[in-house]
Amino acid sequence: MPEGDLSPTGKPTINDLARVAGVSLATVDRVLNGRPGVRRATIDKVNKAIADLGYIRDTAAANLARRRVYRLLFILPDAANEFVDALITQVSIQGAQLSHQRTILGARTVPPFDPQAIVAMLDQLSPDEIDGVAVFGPETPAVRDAVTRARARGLAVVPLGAALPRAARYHFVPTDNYAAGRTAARLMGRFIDQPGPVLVITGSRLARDHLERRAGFDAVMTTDFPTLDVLPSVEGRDDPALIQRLLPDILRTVPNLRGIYSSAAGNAGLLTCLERERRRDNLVVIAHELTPVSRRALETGVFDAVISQNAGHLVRSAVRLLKATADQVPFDETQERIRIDIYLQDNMPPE
Amino acid sequence: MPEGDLSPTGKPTINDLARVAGVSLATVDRVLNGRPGVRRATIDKVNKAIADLGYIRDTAAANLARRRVYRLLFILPDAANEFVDALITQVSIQGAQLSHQRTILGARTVPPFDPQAIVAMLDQLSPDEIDGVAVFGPETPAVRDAVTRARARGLAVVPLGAALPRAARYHFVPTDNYAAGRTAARLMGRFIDQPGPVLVITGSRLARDHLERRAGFDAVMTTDFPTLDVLPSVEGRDDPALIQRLLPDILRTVPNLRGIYSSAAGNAGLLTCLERERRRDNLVVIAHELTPVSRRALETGVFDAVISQNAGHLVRSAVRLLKATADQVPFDETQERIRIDIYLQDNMPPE
DNA sequence: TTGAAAGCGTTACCAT
DNA sequence: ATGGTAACGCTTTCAA
Repeated sequence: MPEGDLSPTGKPTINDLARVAGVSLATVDRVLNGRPGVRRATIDKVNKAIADLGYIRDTAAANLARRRVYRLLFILPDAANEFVDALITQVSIQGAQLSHQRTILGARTVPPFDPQAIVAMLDQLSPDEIDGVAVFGPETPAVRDAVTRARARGLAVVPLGAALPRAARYHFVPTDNYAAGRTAARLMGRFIDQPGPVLVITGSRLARDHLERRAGFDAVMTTDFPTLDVLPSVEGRDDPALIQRLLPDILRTVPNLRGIYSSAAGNAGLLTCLERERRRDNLVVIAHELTPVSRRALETGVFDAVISQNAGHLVRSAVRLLKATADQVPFDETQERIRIDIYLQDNMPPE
Repeated sequence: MPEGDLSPTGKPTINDLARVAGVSLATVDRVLNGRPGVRRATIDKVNKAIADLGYIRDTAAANLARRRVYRLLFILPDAANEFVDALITQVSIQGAQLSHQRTILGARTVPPFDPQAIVAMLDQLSPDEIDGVAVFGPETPAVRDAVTRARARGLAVVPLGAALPRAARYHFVPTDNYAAGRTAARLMGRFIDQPGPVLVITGSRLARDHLERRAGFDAVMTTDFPTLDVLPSVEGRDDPALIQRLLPDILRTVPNLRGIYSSAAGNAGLLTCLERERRRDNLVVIAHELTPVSRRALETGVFDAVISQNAGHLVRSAVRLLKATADQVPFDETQERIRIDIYLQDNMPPE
């Protein structure tokens, strides 16, 4: 039961609030934006009107009046890594489109596997140059602290790819690496049809996301496919050349390898090596991230499945989260959940 | 090389256009919106200014001034079918959220498998009640014509779920049922480990999407898994009760069935039946759509995989397409492509 | 502590 | 055929 009449549009506006509360537009605005200089009693009157009318701010109009521009920054590792490449590409593509929607996207790279560089980068960011930052990188206490400091300074920060803490009240773009590892294991176990050893190639044995994937992989393997024997991880450091160097020896040493789980980047090396060795006698290969390299491998049948997170979705998600956080408005959780995509040669998206 | 100075904001506005072209705001607006009553020469002047300055209209401001409200309608089959239920739920959830963004979502149902009902529905829609329609239903020439008529009347129309024509210049939310069928076959073939018969349950042998799925399924089976024998489709008419009635006989008749591909709806019947029969000796079951029923089946291991299209994504996509079409602006193709999702028990999204 | 009024980029009505 | 101007819903000086 509304107190007074509403504007013809249906939705109440600040004009309705002003009228109902018996104050001016400016005062309503002050209350709405928590600006100082309003008496307690007046604040209450306005808040009552807000509640009574069920007022909801029109963000588009507010942003227009405010001439608001969202300046968002992506901090990415300077790694020659297909996934990071895809992210950078997406940031630039989407940045071009978003520039017409009062949103400026930027990307800065830091040395990979170097938390201190991220800390330094974060610490030099000021809220009057940047509104929000998406950070893709390893989680360390130092990074976590830098994130906290940045937030305290008024920056919106969202960790990307779940390499950062997933404390409940933080906004972040989540990835469940444990589940990704489990998924890889399930496919591996079901695709392989005889007992034998399985190889896992990881990036760094210290990187949290890699550890999580491995843990998930092992859990399923142990429980559901006990006849398969998972070997200790080989560290490929996301480096195609290194992987290409290491692999031949392993293939020679392990006689009847049944499967390879490439849980990190550097798939080009793996692919080259497998193509050269022509070891496609039932060897099941499962890798991560849908990139030009892995697409080709899926097409030719060298890879059997690819577990992937969509870089485009990740970037869009981060942008929405950053904006929502900057505006202090809630967002749709379910939309921001990043799926664990499974690609076979038959369901790859075109292009 | 810009002709004159731009406004302080960076992006040119209609004020800049007016100044550069030497005309009034009103005239610029007329040209921009293709309204009559402007001399050829004047139009050209304005267009030149637009090109020179690289002007791009601020949709938010335009919508504000215009008090634009998008009234979008979803036409869905009145089928007791999990996927349609999910769509209806999504329309209502997203409708609630979008109501604060000048967007009204509605849904109307028509009898299932009844093209004529869709035609009737479409034909009675007027552009002064509705701006856009998303149609989920069978493709027939009559429907196609009704869509054409609706478009001619000025309505934005997007076919949902690719049951409608995918002519290149139409905007539509695409689904590749053929690829979905292939994907199901690939998983089926790799999951099954001994030769034998495979059953396909379809909805209607006439529905185009079901036919496409079956075609894709057969293609992969024939080529890559010749030791598996795909039986003729059983028509379940998306009806759990019917499926539950039909299945026991079949299971009895076909001695060592290796797999079941449930390519349509009505999974509840399949599940009940399988649970009752306890026929879980290596029977591989692959179904469509992630619903409460299929989630449970995945968790308990009765289903081995589910091929799904995300209803939330589908609805969001349709809304974006409808708005873009109504506004006659381009949209991001890649974002609107609906993936063929594969879910195993390990990578189901929470909830 | 409060209000009036101008302005954000665009549209739309009323003149001319 | 063209221009002036109020208005959309909100923010932001500047005065009072």
